[in-house]
Amino acid sequence: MVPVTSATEAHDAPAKPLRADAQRNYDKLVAAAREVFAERGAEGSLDEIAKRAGVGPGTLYRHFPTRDDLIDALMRDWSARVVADSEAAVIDELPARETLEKWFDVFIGHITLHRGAAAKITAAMDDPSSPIHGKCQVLSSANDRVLDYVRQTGQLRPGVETRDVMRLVSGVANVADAAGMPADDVAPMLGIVIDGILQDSATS
Amino acid sequence: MVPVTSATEAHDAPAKPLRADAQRNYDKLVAAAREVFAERGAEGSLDEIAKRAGVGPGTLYRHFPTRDDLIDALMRDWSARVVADSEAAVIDELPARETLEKWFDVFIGHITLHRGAAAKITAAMDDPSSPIHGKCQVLSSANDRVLDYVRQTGQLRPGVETRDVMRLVSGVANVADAAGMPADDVAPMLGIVIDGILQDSATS
DNA sequence: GACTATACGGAGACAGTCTCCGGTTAGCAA
DNA sequence: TTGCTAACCGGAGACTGTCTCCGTATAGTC
Repeated sequence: MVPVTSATEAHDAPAKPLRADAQRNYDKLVAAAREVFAERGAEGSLDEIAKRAGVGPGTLYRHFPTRDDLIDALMRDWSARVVADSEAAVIDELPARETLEKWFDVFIGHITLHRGAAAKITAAMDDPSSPIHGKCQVLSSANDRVLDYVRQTGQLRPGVETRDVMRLVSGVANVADAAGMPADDVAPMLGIVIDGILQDSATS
Repeated sequence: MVPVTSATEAHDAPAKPLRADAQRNYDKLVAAAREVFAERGAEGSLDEIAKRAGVGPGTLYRHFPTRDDLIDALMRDWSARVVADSEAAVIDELPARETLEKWFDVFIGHITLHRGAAAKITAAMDDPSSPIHGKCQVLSSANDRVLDYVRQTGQLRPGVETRDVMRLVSGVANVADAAGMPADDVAPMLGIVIDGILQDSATS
């Protein structure tokens, strides 16, 4: 397995250590947020999260000034998983189509960690001021990696930009998320995208 | 020009006539809503709309119980324009690719009448209880019409469902809207979708 | 001119976001 | 242990937006 590292995660390290009680509350808040977002979606009440964590609202807002800071926090090991999955997608050197099918599937899985997450993450892609923006860059790099593999097989349609593919698949994730679509409804949409990415001569 | 009619608009007629003052307020509210949504996006304050229309909140909520009812109201002639544009897209019998480029462009234009509208409309597609759902069906039929033309040219890739195309283009509209993308950034995404829809033999 | 169905509109309940600051406590040093 | 202080806590409450209830006003009619 190729070692997985990411420069964009560097900022995780130098954060100065919290006081013990602060760390405890931080962890409780992240756990509570995970619960509430899972139940109520990305627009779940922040005060509810504070209440469920057993702390005051002030404590929540000190740790996480914005909702996005909180979302960013509960994606702690998300980046590593994304990178690992992109590595896994290319390691077996499967046919281009199959590689893309698998990759897009995990791509969408990562982007829809709870209801409403796809919209949040998509919005952060073009907003460098968002705390989640770094995560988007990780996802973008991972996507580049997979598409580079496809390009290397010679089956990538000329003129296809990875950035556009990323946006396209994010768009699919958005509508799938918003409509609560089952995977069976998502696959044909991805099929069209894949047909648009690959040269027809390569389409088995 | 082929006559344009749509059964889904039928409910516009039998609405019993409002009292004069009620009709006045209705119109003022729709105008104010158009303003506020244009300025602040689909999440603009409803009380602000009432205030700007010079009426109380109660009046607003009596006419439009939900936000979607209000959005639906300010899309009064939207359906007719959508249908007309789909007719226009096929009437010249342009090459398939060109037809789709033009149609997707107006499709996205219609769906992004103000910031945040794309998400609202996309969500309404799979939600029959939404007041906007009827509008989505109009859009869907219009889209079918254009794709039927493309199919008839023999250049539609086998297995492509119009429903999936509709969702895909809506997804593009969503990310474009969320990120405030210029048209130049949207075109390449649509290019990929079109490549996915058309047979390569037909791609000039 | 009077009557009534219809409509108005604002007070206020409710929910969510976010801040301020008096009180508490962890960690450390003596 | 004790005492000190920087760091942290948490809840009262200001603020914003949603939505309802109901006493008041008026358009349309006879």
